[in-house]
Amino acid sequence: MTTIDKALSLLACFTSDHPSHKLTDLARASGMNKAGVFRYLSGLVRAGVLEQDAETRRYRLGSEVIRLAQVRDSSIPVRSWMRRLLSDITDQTGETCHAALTSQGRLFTYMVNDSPKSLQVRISPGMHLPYHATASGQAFLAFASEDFVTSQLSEPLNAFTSGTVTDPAVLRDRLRHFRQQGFSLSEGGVDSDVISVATPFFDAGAMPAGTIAIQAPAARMTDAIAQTSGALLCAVARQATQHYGGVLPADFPAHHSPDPVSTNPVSTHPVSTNPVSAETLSTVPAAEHQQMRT
Amino acid sequence: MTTIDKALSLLACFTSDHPSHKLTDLARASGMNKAGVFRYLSGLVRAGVLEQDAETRRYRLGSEVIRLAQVRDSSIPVRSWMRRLLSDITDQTGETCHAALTSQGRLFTYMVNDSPKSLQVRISPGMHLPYHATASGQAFLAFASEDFVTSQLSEPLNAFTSGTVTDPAVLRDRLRHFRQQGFSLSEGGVDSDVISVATPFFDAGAMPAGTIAIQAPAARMTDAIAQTSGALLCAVARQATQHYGGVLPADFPAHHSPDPVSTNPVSTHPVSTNPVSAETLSTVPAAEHQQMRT
DNA sequence: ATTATTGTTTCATTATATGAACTGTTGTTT
DNA sequence: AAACAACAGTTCATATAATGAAACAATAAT
Repeated sequence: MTTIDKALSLLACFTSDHPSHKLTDLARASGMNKAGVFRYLSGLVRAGVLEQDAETRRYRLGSEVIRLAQVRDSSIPVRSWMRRLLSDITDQTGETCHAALTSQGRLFTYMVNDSPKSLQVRISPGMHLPYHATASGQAFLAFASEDFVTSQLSEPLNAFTSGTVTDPAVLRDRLRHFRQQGFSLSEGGVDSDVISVATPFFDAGAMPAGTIAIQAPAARMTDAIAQTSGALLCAVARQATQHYGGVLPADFPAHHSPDPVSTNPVSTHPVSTNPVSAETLSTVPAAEHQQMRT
Repeated sequence: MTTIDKALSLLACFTSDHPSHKLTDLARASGMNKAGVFRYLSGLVRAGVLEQDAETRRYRLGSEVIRLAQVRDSSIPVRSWMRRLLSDITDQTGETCHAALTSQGRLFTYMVNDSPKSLQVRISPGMHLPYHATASGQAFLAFASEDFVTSQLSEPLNAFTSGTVTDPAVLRDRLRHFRQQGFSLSEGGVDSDVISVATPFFDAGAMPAGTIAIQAPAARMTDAIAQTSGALLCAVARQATQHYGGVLPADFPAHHSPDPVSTNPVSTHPVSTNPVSAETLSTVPAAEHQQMRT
């Protein structure tokens, strides 16, 4: 493990739940020597990646990370099209939806679009999403590599509610089914009385890069609505993948009109107000930034 | 210079003008050994801070920086209130405005609010703003430390247009005046036919943390409008400073109604639709994160 | 077909990271 | 008020990781 690895591993400790840290705590948490951690932190502060509170001496993320995120978004402008896709979803379903991105093997919420309804599911950006307990996580796993699934399912699987599925075998069954239908469905995995539906979008290596999900109070999410929501998400994920410069896995289900099971309140028709046609897509500047190594 | 410093110094090369880099170029630009740069980049990739394009082998910023920016914004939520302040400014002036933040001694655009008018000044987030040639930069310098001003004015001062002021003595005079009036004014410093007005907001050490600026086509920005815009910006900067958990420098001009020099199209009245009162301010969670070391 | 350029690896040398113990400060307990 | 505890930051001899010139392999240019 190089010095750089050790220094940068500290960044993983900064989460929306714990956005600032004391030196001693970081040393304890990382299992590294206090003097070393101090030197690493000083380096990160010098680079502007961290800042230190002048009176509490606590460390928090610095404004350089804001600049970097801005630069990243100027080369891969996820922000703008994701906003449009999410607002289309909320327009058509009336429910809260969000996008999540993967970083360092973990999934975190990236953007949220709140339902206009008074009873809405609240969620905030930057939060960590456990794979096993969320629709997003399960949608991600359903299309992730076998190795990754195995490593995730061998971690301890916390139960957040009585409805959380913690049996790896049961989860694997579900993942198989989710992959086949193209979207996941999770009832009360983290909060009881919340049902959510999610589907991944893909990078240039046909690996999941993130997810898009709809979350609704259980009372509003009937089976039929869940199905049409899932179909909607598949269509949106298709667009997101295109914008992202990615490719769909071969077995990603084709978008078909949902079964005529009921008169459905979710439009089955054009997902975006600017539907993405083959021509439109080719103009998306998806150049330069393609698949990544791992 | 530690290894961490060398590795992290590479991040400064990633800008919105150059969002991705080849190994060899980075080695040349940084003056460091190619093998070393390679090792640094690998470390940054392992941490998710950078990604490497699978086919072009170029390095670009990774999704971890997005997560980090999100976390930073969850502890210092600049985004939400800044958006409100900027949209208030555009509502009242009809012109494009933007906010810039400082990071590592450089100023970069953070958020832009476009004018609804058809002839508008276009600007994009994440761009570097030279101190000497922009209203934002000059507003920042006007309230920066003497040392910082000296170091900046001893850098080579590029002329972007014939109107760019490149004489340090002249600039110093202007900065004095800008500090006294609370805002800067720059005509055609970067683009001819663009006039902009800017003012800084402050951190807990009463040092400028960023700026807020209005930019308009020269034809629309009369002297009188510039003056009222400046007064408006001072009032907004006051609020921004409060939200940021900062304090104003002692000599920051009090907000007063602009001189009755003309009937002015810019409202002199409440700047925000939710004017910030003393009570409101105390509820802003400006705790924990106060002044930083440098 | 040949040459140039670039990303990546190697390895002996040397500089840098390391960490246990120490210092100084702040805030809390007795 | 004295003693104590918690913590940020520093020191220095030692061990370990960084270093960089050169080699290598793969691709692009001529």
